Amino acid sequence: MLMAMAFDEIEFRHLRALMAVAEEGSFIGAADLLGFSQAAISQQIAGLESAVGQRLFDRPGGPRPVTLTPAGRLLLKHAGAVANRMATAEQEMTDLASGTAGRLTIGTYQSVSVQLLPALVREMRDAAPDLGIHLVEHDYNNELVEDLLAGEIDVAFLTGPYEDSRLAISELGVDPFVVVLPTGGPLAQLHRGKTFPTRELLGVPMVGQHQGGDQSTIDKALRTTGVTPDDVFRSNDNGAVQGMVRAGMGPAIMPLLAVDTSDPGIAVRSLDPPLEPRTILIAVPAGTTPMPAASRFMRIAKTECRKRLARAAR
Amino acid sequence: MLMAMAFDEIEFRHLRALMAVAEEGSFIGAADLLGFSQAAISQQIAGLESAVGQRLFDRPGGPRPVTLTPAGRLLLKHAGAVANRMATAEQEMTDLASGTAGRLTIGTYQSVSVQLLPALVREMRDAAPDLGIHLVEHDYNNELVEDLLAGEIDVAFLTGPYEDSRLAISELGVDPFVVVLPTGGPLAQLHRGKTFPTRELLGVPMVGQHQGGDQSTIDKALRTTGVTPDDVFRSNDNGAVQGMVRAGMGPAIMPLLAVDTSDPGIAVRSLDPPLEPRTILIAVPAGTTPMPAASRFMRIAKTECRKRLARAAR
DNA sequence: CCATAGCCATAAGCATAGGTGATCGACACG
DNA sequence: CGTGTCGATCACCTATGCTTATGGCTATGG
Repeated sequence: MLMAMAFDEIEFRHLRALMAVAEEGSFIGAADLLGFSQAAISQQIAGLESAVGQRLFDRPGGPRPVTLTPAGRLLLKHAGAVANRMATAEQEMTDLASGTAGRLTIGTYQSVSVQLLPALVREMRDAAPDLGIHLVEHDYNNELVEDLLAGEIDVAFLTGPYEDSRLAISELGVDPFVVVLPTGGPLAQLHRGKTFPTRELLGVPMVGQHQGGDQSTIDKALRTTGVTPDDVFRSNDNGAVQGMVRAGMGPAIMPLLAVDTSDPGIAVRSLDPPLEPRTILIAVPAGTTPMPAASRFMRIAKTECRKRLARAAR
Repeated sequence: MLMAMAFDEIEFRHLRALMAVAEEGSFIGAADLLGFSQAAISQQIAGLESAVGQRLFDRPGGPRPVTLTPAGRLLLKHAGAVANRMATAEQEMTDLASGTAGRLTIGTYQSVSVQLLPALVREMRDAAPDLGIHLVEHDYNNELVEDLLAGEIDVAFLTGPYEDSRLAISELGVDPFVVVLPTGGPLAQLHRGKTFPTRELLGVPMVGQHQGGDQSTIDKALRTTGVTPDDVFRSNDNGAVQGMVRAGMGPAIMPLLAVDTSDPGIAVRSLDPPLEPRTILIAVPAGTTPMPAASRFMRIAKTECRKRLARAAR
C-alpha cells in the first residue's frame, strides 16, 4: 500500500525472466537460458518485485535453488497464461499472413456460383487446406457491396460494368450471353454455325429466370436488339432452365458461365449481334488492407480466369 | 517469411499503443491518452508492425481515422485478453498481499480446534471476509509438519515442545492439563479449592480419549507423577468425554483448551503437582516466504493468545 | 574449523533503445 | 486551390537496461 504499486511498468521481459528463473531454480541458469548476464536477471527480478510490491522468490543463499513465494507462484501462473496467449497470437498471425488458416467469406452471385466459383474454391482449398471458406450469395451488386463494406464478406464477385470508389475492383473477364437450344429442335437445325441471329428469337417463347440480377440484364439487352422477351417458363435454378430447354419448351439466354456445356441435350450458340456482355469483377474494400487470404483468392481468380474467360475487348 | 519475424520483441508498451490507437482512431489521440508524443506512438506501432511482419493499421491520410487491418484486429483481440489477464493478476496479487482473499489452509489438532481455533477463525473472517479458510486436522505433529512442508497447508498449530529447523515456529502459550470432575461427585465435594491433588486419581477409573496425540501425552505425564491411568471409557469426541464425566463415569484429564467450561455439570481443577504442560505452537515453513494471509493469521493468533493463554513459565 | 566454491546483490560504466520536437508530405475539405 | 490535420521521418538527447567487476552470504570438503 505504501509502495508505488506500478503494476503497469511490467514488461514481457520481466515475465520471461520470472519464468526462466522459476524453471531453472537459479538466476544464473535463467541468465544463460535467456542469453543474459546474471546481473541482468537479478535486476529484472528486482524490478519486477518492486513493480508488484512483494518478493517473488526466496533466495536461500549458497548452492540451494531459489524458490517461488506464494506471490511468485501466483504471478507465474498468469505469466504462463500470457505467454501462451502470445504464442497462439503468433500462430494465428502467421496463419493469417499466409492466408492458410482462419476464415474467408466470399460474396458471389448466381452465374459465378455455377462453374467458375467451384473451380476457384477447389484451387483455394488445395492452396490453403486449413482455411475455412464461406460463401454468401446475393442477386444484386449493391447487396454484395453493402456486405463487403460492412465487413460481412471479405471479397466479392460483382457484375460489371460497376464503379465504386469505396472498392478496389479488378476485372476478371467477360461472360458473354449465349443462346441455349434443344439439340434436336428446329432452331438448332436451322443454325448449325457458331453464331445465332438474335432476331430469330423475335416472337419465340423462351425459358428464363425469375426477375433477378441476370434476367433483368438479359431482358434489357434483348430489347436493345429489338427483341421483346416472352418467357413461357421461369426458374432460378440453372439446371431446371436447362432441363426445360432440353425438353423443348424453348431457347434460353444465359450467361455462358452458367451453362452446363457438357449436357448433350443442348446446343450453345453465340448471338449475332451479341448482347452487351457483362464483365465479371472481383472486389475488396478500398483503403483497408484486405485479408491475405482474400488477396490470395483474388490472385487465384485472376490467373484462373485468364485461362477460362475471354478478356474484355477494350 | 522474409522478415525477421521477431514476435518476441513485443513488449506490453506496444500492446498498449495498439489498444490506444484502435480505441482513439488516431495516433495523436492515442499519444495524449498514454501521455506520449505522437512520434513515440508512431514508432511504437511501426516497431510492432515490423515485429509481427505485417501492417496493423490502415492510414487513410488526412483527417480520417486510422482503422485496423485484419491482422490488427486479430492482434488486438489477443492484446485485450492479455491486458485482462494482467489486470486480474494485479487484483489477485493485491488480494494476496493484503491477505484478504484467496485461500488459506490451516493445519490444526484436536484440542486447538475446540475453542481457540473457532475464535481465531472468526477474527480472521472479520479481518478478511473474502479469504477462503480451510482446515485440516491431524492427530500428530509429524503429520502436520509433513503437510506443511509439502505445501498442503499454509500454517499449522503444533504441540510443543517441538523443534524442527525446517519450520519457523512461534510459541503461543501453554495449555495446562486439568482434571474435569462431575459437579456433584465426591471428588468435587472433597476438593473445593482451586487445585486438585494428582495422587487422588490413583486407582480411580477415568474417562479418556482413544490413544492419540493428546492421550499419549496425558498417560505419559500421569505415570511420571506415579498414577497409572485406568480408563473406563474412551472417546475422541470432547463433548462425549465431558458428557461421561457429567454422568459420573469418572474424572477426565483434559487440556484446558478442550474443555467447555460453561458446562454447569462439570468442575475444572488444576492439578497439583501439575502434569508437564504442553505448549501450543504455530508454525510455517522456514526459508520460504509464507502467504501473507498466513502471516496475518499468525499475528492474530499471537495477540489473541496473549490474552487467553498463560505464558510459558521459562 | 577454515578454505573454497557457488550464487545473488550491488556499483560503476556504457551502449542503445526509446523518447522529444521540428519538419515534411499526403490527403480531405471549404 | 489554399488550408488544416494527421502520420512518417529525422536529428538529437535522455534514461533505461545491459555488461563487467566486486562483495557478501551459505553450504560443503579437507
